[in-house]
Amino acid sequence: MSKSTETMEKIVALCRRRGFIFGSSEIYGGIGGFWDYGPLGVELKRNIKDCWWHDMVRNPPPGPDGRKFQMVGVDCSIIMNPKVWEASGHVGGFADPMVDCKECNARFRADQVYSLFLLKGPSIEHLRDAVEYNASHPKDHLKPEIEVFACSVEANSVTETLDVAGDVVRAASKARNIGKYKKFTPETKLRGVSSRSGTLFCTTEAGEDIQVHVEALATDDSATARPCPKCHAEDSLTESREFNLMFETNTGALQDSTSKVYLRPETAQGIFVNFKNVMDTTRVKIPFGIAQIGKAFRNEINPRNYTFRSREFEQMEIEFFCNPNESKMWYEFWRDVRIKWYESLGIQSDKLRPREQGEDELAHYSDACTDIEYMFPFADEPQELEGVAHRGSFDLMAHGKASKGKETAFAVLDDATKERFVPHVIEPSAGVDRFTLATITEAYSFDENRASPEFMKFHPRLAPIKAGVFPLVAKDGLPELAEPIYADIRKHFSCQYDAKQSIGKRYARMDEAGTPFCFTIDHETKEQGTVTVRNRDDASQEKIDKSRCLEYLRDKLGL
RNA sequence: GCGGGUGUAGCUCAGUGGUAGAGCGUCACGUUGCCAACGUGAAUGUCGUCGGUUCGAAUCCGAUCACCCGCUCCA
Repeated sequence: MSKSTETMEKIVALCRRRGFIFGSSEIYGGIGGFWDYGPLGVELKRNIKDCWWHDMVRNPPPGPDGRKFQMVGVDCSIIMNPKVWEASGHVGGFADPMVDCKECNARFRADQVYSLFLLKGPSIEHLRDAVEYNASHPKDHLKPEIEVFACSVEANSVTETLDVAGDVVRAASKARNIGKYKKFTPETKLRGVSSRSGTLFCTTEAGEDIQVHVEALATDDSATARPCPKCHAEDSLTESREFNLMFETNTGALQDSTSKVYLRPETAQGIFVNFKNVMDTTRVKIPFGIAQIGKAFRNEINPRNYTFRSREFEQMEIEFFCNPNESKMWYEFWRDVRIKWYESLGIQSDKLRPREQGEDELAHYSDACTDIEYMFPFADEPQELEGVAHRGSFDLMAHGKASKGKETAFAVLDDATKERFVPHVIEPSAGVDRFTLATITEAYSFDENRASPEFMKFHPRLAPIKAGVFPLVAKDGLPELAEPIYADIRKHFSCQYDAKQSIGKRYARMDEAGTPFCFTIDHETKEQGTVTVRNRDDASQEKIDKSRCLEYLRDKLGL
């Protein structure tokens, strides 16, 4: 077993032992992809959400130009009119048809095996012929087969497929003489294909990166013989099956096709759908942001890695609306703000990585996206904590068109420039559960020289319990001295009183809960009015006056 | 969905056909008093589930379920 797996197992064990996280429905054998937070976990998660709301919504940092901007919140319903998900592209795009190979058991997303489908008619040679034919007859219509991207069984490499695909497109562009294809020359390099959006990513002769949309990209089951991309067995692929990643349910007592609704797969759409409501009822002006924290649901095919990929999870999302001229600036602003936020809560910067997504992995709505990734112990590569996406005006235009009949329905007027535009949107979308897991793995510390070798070094703002209050012994009047101190602190901070067992065990328990400070009321409290403060991180002790406990905590926690 | 692994107390695990166990943790009482102290005692189990073989099954066989790991997938 690898060291990182071992660490992860210790973390999972501690989380269960101390009541951070339980598997959902455990007594019935559990249910994959769902998790429950216990008494300590819920405090931790609540602190994370409170910090985010405080730091992003109520006290957002100054903008890139020093300008202040407004942030407001909403809390939208999880179930919305299903048209929302049609307009947003989730109904079409979120349901991925999958095919399995009956020979080698490999599974592929149907629209991602485009390059290795054998379609009716053309082989590579046919296509090459067609390319030549069309090249020599530029005014003629294309041969029908050239409308289709394909490769034959002989084309075993993606490179070869792309070569031919490139030829096809170049020929097509020449034949059609369409302006936007003019940049294609024999030297054009095809770097990748996004079958989802039907986009080709190319580098031109001049080294310029361009995108071309292709309408006739064949991605369906029209093949007569479809070799498996992996083992090349013929006719081994199953019919494509829908793996709808959205949870479906029904409204109303009667269930029929008209009652079908979805559990939201992201909180963002609630914000877009309420954009006009917020504009009309709140005195916000572009640029401004709308924030929401809430649950979202995705039928992940294979939930793994503890709570990292759950089917029910919580998001903290901002949709920041700005002038398209300034969207790049705000995109970079939010990306940097969000990274700093994680660092401010104790995530080591060398475990954080901003990763700019490649063109071919961008979602259908996204112009640019930076994943903020964290190096979890369970993976070799950093994993996504948050995506900061430049969504352009995609969502507002899509909802404008679908709900009001025109894409510019949600355009706004800039008072200064008298310019009308549909705002661009920057979306920092963070996973609450993923960050909770990151804080847990980050906090987990092991030092065999300590009396309590395992301890959780939570950032003080996130610690589920801020302080312990212990009478050294449960007699001699010490509990009577400790109780008022506890009563005082608990009014302001999450705090635990414990008079049971030895002081060492109590410290150790607090170490596993990640409590930063413990106040011990001892005999000197009686005689000199001092209490002993014990620090979680180095087990050091100091004496302070018993009246200063709350003040000490406020000071040390910075709260 | 495929392959591999694992299911016994809250946790870690022992138990290869004959009464269900240990350590840790938890709780109580006592002793003690500044880093998981000590003593005594207690609670906690459909041995994942169902079926079969057997006089007798945690143990052998079959099936099934769940979880973990790998593959696949993750808009």
